[in-house]
Amino acid sequence: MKRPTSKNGSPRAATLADVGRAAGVSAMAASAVLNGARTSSRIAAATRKRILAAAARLHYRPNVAARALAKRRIRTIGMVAVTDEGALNHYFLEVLGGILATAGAHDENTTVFAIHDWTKDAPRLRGMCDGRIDGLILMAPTLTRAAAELLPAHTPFVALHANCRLPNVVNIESDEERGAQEMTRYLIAQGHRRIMHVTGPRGFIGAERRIRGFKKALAGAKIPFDESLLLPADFSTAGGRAAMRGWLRAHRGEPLPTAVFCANDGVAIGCMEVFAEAGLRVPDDISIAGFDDTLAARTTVPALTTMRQPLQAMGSRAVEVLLERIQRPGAKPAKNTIVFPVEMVVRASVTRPRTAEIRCPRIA
Amino acid sequence: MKRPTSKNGSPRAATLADVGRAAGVSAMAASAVLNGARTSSRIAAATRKRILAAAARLHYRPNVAARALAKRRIRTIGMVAVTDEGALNHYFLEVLGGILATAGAHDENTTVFAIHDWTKDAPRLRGMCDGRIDGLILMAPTLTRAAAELLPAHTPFVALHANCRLPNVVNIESDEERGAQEMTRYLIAQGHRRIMHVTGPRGFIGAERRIRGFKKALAGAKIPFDESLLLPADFSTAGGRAAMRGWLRAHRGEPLPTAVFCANDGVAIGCMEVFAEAGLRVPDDISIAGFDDTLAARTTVPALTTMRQPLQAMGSRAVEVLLERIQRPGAKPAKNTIVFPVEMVVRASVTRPRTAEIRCPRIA
DNA sequence: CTGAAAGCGCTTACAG
DNA sequence: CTGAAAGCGCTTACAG
Repeated sequence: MKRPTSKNGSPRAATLADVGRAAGVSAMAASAVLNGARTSSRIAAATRKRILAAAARLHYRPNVAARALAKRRIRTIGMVAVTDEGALNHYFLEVLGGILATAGAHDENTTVFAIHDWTKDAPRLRGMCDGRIDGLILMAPTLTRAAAELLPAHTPFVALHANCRLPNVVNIESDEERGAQEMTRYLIAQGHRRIMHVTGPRGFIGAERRIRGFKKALAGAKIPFDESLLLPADFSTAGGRAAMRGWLRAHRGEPLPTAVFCANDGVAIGCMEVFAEAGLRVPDDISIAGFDDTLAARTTVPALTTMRQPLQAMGSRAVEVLLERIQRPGAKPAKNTIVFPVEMVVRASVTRPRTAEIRCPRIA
Repeated sequence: MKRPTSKNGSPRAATLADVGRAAGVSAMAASAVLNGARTSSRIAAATRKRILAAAARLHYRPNVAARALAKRRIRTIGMVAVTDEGALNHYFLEVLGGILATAGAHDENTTVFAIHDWTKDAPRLRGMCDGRIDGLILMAPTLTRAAAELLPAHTPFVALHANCRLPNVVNIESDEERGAQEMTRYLIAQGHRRIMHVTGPRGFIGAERRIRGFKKALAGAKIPFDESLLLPADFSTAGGRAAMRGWLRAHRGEPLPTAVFCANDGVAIGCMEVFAEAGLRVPDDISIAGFDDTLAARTTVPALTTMRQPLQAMGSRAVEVLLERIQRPGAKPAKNTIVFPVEMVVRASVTRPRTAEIRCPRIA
């Protein structure tokens, strides 16, 4: 059997024409049997068999580009995420895991676009919609509404944790306020009263929701809100580390909080690093809680008590909603916002506070 | 200005024909100006300007599927990785980071294929080479040579940490044996003599290389090799946890190793969890070292001393080699194996051993 | 019910 | 140097 080669002699994938030739029929007949859904029934059984055999022999696979061009559908979804110089994070890892699994189950490909900055790279989004994908998932976009207006109308979008309502983009999020409230209540129930909250970037919708939940829980327990125990950071480990280090330095000798609730697991890890450096033991000297339940929370020692967002399920849902929108272009989505419940995950980083007060240690 | 729509009325991306029409020229002329490299110089400046203006107005972008079909190149590379029920790991995260950054720099797309099992899913690999990608990166494949023979000849492949020589696949790896040897030497230099090595899956090339390096270092220091201090695990956190738990149970009351060298960071984390449960403090009671320097090593408390493999750089290199192979199909690669150096990363999980011997504690 | 033609949106080899 | 045609590998609407 001779394998197909292109003019320059390098091997080439078999085409419908190759299969037809090998089976002694037209390329169309081969198409009907191999790729066509209903038409295939009208080919004579013997011919059908010959075609199938030839296809198997030649390892025929329909060319994706050709099929995409003809069907105006490439069976590929895209996801866009910010990467910091090639460094991806745990949030990305969880969401991508869900996306890949569900896309694969629907026999859809996934392509990942890395951008540096939502604002600066917003114009690039349009360029991604040039036939290489059928729809796009935006991961934690901080696009302005104005930038979102420029998204092309011929491609459907779904966002996860969008930072503001985006026109014509379905948003998937979780009940972050309730999660923060519940976590704070848990800390209070353990006996903590002097509780710090290390926040996400102020103004970000996810950060503000957690702050609201935190304050509500304090109010519910009649614990006065102490502004100095609200410590702003970003959503990163480095940010958590820097913030906590700065705070301890500024408050040396003053009473340490007995518990720290962090805006996400990454921030919590940054804080844990600083505590370790300072000789503070978690949870014996200080309790700490995260948010998200990423792989990071499971691989920390001690393992992190955290509020789980079902990130894999959310990524998975993003794919499903996107596929629905791809199937019915132009149709209004059933819901513009889909909210997932959060769930408390008790691990080892929170315990009851010591009776004796601890003071902020000296930091190198 | 009217936006293009398809027959069913839904919005459609602008085509070369749309641009030509808007500018009063043929689609070919538009192509020459917008996408052609050399031909564009021959179009009159005024026409050129009209075409450019029309393209901008219509937000024209060349359709990827059409271009791919015509050029037999889709400017997309694929990467294949095993996922466990949607759960990706730190190794994947690092490598993908490098791949995305470098692919992006070359203006190439990246699509990620998740498989469950190299052996069972080997036949699927061929199906991925159906025009949707120009080349494929295999992440830590445990393919047999026989399965690799079935890889299609029309697509170039690059592997990272392949578990055996794959015909016609360039392999990228690191000097794992030397890394293991160096790490073990470091532990010895700190004063450790009773050193355990928690291995990867026996028979895997990466696991065996580490074992060889470990043994060489012991021999070099005239420390007799103790078979009972070789503890097999897989490359996962759960595997490390189970293995260490089992070992401690089986050796209760016997002397604890003073240092543990783990086959990767994930395994080290599993061991750290078990030590924490058992009331053993790292590094005071027991030192521990990992391998890889993934994000996990940086987010452990105490931070993990580990042997760095430059995983991002390796992913990045995989892309470069793959692109070279795509550019010159059929050409023999310059090297079949590319070996990266490893690098010691000293953090906080290793210290000098205590003078008093510690015995294996009771495990719940 | 079947087969041959037109078309998806590009690029490129080839006449003029 | 330029323009119109053929072709990439499929699918589908449409004659017979």
